[in-house]
Amino acid sequence: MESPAETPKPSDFIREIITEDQKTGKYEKRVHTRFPPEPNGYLHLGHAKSICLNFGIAQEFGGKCNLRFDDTNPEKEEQEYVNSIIDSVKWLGFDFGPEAFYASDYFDFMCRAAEYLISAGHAYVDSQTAEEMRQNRGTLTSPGKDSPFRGRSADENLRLFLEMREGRHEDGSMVLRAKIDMASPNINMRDPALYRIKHAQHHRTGSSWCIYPMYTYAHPLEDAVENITHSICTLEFEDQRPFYDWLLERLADGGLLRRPLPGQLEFARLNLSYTVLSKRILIQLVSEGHVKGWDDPRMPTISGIRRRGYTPEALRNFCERIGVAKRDSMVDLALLEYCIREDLNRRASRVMAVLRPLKVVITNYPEGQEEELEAINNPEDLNAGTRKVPFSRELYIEQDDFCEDPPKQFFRLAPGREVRLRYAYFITCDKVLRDEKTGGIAELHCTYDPETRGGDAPDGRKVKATLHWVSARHALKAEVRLFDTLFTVEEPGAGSGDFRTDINPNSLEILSPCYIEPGLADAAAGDRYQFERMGYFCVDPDSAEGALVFNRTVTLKDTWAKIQKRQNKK
RNA sequence: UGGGGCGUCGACAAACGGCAAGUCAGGAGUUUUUGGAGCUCCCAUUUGGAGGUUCGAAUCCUCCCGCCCCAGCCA
Repeated sequence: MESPAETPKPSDFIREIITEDQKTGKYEKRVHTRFPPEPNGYLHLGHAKSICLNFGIAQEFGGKCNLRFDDTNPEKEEQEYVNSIIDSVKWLGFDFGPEAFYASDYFDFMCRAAEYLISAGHAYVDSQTAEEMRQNRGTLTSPGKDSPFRGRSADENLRLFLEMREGRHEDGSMVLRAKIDMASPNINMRDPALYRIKHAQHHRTGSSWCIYPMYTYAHPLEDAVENITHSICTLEFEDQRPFYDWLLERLADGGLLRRPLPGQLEFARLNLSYTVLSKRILIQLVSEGHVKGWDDPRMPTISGIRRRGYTPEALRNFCERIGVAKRDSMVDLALLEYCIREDLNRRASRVMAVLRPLKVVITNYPEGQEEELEAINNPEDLNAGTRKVPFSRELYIEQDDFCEDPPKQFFRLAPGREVRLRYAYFITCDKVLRDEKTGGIAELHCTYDPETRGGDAPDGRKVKATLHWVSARHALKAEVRLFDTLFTVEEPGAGSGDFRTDINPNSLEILSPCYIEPGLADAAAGDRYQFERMGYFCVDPDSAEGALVFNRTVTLKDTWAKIQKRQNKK
């Protein structure tokens, strides 16, 4: 049936490097990656890329991938974020073993390593203020100056570091720094800070510590302790790699670490048009109330996109399609939308729902009569079977499906015109009734052709359009939430420097009441459907008994909308 | 003006000195009881630019141009 030989292997420069390492036996044929989020926010699409990369590689090479919380800054981190991250990784479909890892579990070791560095003359306690340190760091083009405390003896440094740890000094009064080279052209090598004093409650270690390691110092150690082979991160850490290696080499020399040591590999982070993938800005979107929370369906967070109705499969497929490389790029939102349409087209049951209702009375259909018509659940998957949909004299159709004075390529319903009601009958519009007050279209009077039951005319006559509909008497009322991009421009904030100026004021439109076919009465939160001709929708957790709420995941491809756009331009 | 990266179709992205894959977007057609889906075809004589090496260059060399990152006791 399948031809496994045809399975294309995802390939990128990272996988190539790892394949080479496997050949040379650099890590004794082991592959061990990690996904190391800081629990200071929810995971977003950019993280999804990293998760798929790291866990994907582990799977492909028969290795492991650790989920590790980089919880070294207690002031920004919370348990809620830890929980949401675990939830998102699992939902995406990856297995990180029996438990997650935490940088905070290594604090003791990190501290011992620091003491070793001090005694070996590779680190010192600096009592300069932050401002002084900044001044003495030099600039991009000029070297820095040695700290006046750089020459302290190992004994004094050890004593001071111990005091820092014991809480004898105030926040900011001193830091532990690596002793490397204040004149290095790489600013990251100008004696980077290793430990700072923070009298803060940590979400896991409580008040056991008042000094916390810096990322720069902690991260290589975390990798080494977990026996990571390939430490994959984003481009902005590239300059940090010399320090990563410097640190690990020294600790291996000192016998605190075993070789082979992990190595850092960098790839370009994901950028997506019309969206923002910066934790800082996502936090602001939430805290400033531009959205309703981290899982607002407009958010590019994993929890948001999940609530929106995206599937893990679609997301993983997206991550595979965008590839992995070193060049800065901006992925077209259309690709993400393509991925979810592709997936949902295969699996979502079709159903009829009228979002902006227009009443239609079939004048020649007997009052009080009703019947059930058979509808296909999924033309892409005939195993999904069929269902019965009730039909009666009064129906709703979509307002957009009728036009009193139709433009050139409009072939939906219009006065005197015949169209098909899907799975039902051909109807012809005879009369347009207006609202006395507003003058707007209130109702349509149509006649049906009983010979066309099911949607085919025995005389072979054709219609140019098929409309979805719902029986007024049987319909379920529901609320439907339509989403547009959160931003109006491809690159939010690029022009003004402030993302706020590009926020789309119309990113959410709530429609109510909408009319849904009655079979959906028992739909549960998370259920996904295609509303025929309208798009893919999923049941929002805000739904209550008898009060369904749907989120529009994505529209269907809309050729008519494209034609209209073109017509308007002319 | 220091250091580190990166420039291949509108957007991603392959090609690893042998004659520019694929995908999305866009276009044309076909089909259709979703203007959906499917199917077919079109869409880089050319790889940021200029030189050079070579029988042969997106791939190697030189110079130039452009973009991104680094001066947190953030990660």
